[in-house]
Amino acid sequence: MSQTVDRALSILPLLAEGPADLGQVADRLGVHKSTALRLLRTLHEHGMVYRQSDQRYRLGARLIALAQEAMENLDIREIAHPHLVRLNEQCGHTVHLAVYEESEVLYIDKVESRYPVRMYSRIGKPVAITVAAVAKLLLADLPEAERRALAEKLDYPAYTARSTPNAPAFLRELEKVREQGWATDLGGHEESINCVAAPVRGADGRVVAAMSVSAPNVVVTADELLTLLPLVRRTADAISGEYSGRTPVKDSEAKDPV
Amino acid sequence: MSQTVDRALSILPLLAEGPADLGQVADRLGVHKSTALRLLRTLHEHGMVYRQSDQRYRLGARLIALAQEAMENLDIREIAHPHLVRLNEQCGHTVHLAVYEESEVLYIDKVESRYPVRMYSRIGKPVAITVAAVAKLLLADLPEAERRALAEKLDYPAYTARSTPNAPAFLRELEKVREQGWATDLGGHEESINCVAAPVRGADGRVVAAMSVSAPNVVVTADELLTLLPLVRRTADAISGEYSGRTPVKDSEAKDPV
DNA sequence: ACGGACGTTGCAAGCATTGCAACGATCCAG
DNA sequence: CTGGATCGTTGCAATGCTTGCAACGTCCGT
Repeated sequence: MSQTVDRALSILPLLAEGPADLGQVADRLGVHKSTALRLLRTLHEHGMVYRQSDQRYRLGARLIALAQEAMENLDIREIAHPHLVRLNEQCGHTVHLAVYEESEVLYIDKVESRYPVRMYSRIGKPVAITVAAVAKLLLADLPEAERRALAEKLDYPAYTARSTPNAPAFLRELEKVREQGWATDLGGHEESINCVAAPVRGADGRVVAAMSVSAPNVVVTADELLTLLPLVRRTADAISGEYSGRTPVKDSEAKDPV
Repeated sequence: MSQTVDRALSILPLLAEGPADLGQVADRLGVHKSTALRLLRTLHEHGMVYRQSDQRYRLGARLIALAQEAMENLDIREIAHPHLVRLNEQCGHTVHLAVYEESEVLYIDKVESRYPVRMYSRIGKPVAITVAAVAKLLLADLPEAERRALAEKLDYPAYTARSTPNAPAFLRELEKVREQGWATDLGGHEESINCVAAPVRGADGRVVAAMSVSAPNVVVTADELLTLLPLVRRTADAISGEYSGRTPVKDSEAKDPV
């Protein structure tokens, strides 16, 4: 809608791939170097990009700090956190919380496994949307049309032999997940890692987040992990209850005056 | 430098404080609602802001994902990580890695304590710059003038009785840190938490990052924590060595699958 | 010393951006 | 149910911001 802003913002994902110098940025934007320079300068003033010692640009610290604040302001996360910790204390495994937003699913909280073997994941990282148990729950709740459109649009990387292969299979899986109200990922992302997940619902019944327990084969088998399902669902329901109980408005105080 | 982009970017920190509707954004930007609307739309198209069900705007998922990529591309982090993990295995405490960038110090990696009592911190969060041991190391290495200017500009919140009280005291502390080549924070941020930190240096000797080990009093006393200093320094030196040894170029491939 | 590559700056022309005003929708009070 | 207020949205014309150009400075390698 705004050409200038549009161009400026297009620089960010470009720099996310790695540092770039002025010429490279200008080329990839398709604008004159002087234009790119001025955009980069503006981004720099706001701390969104940083100019390293070799004069090349990369993403800046303010961007990271902003993202941090963005996550801390998600009230779901705040409400859910203590529950996640408690669940971790009970079962010892890695616990994740994720949300869906405009075609992406992101982890917004995580409590690390208490076992020595840990899985790799990171808060803020987009999840493997076609296989992750939390992603299935979140997508399964989308309106029919949107779900179908999204499924068509996605790539289906074959992480393992058990990864979801294509859109029809994915849609079938989502249907199943939607009916049973929980989801699993049995080695669909990493051969030796299994997850069980349950949805967190708002007052209107819509799925607002999803949580999962993940553990590698070497610690517990898939069957053993499945025995945790009731516990996971109870935890998710507890979060749902607390979240729904809240007054949906929270204008006046909330944060602070300003 | 570019008015439009400047305005658009100013919206982000504003939304970081909490969700806001169109009118609020327009007011705080000092522009007409229609203008604010178009800026927000552009931000929306790039996923930087998200429009929640009540039509208010908040920061979006893409922002978080970008920040994530930004951190993953820091080669220091990549090199340091295994060392941090090893250190954690040896001492069991929380290990942090931090960098300085334009007046901010941020944690860019963390390995959680293996003790049940954990300290609160989060990757990407700006650190308490006037007291944190890692911050002292990073600032101590700045050029005289910049260091002095920064020290004057900072606030000195009295987190505890042992927090750095003001600029002169801070500068003296930095001087000391610079000479001894390591730093501590003994209850300066949280009464019961102590840290020991050591610098990671690039090939030219400049401090490029700092790492620390933190533990609450209830687990180990400050004196006991100090006995870990040699280990921490050895680890930091190992990272420095590996970092300096590297070819500074790393263009062509760099990224990949995950 | 010279040529090339790169970042940077002043300037004029053109177009994108802006504020306005009017419209539609939603919500609440009477 | 209806009037009024509030909020988000859109077309339009004016102007002021943005753009590309060309020239300059600097740093490098030849």
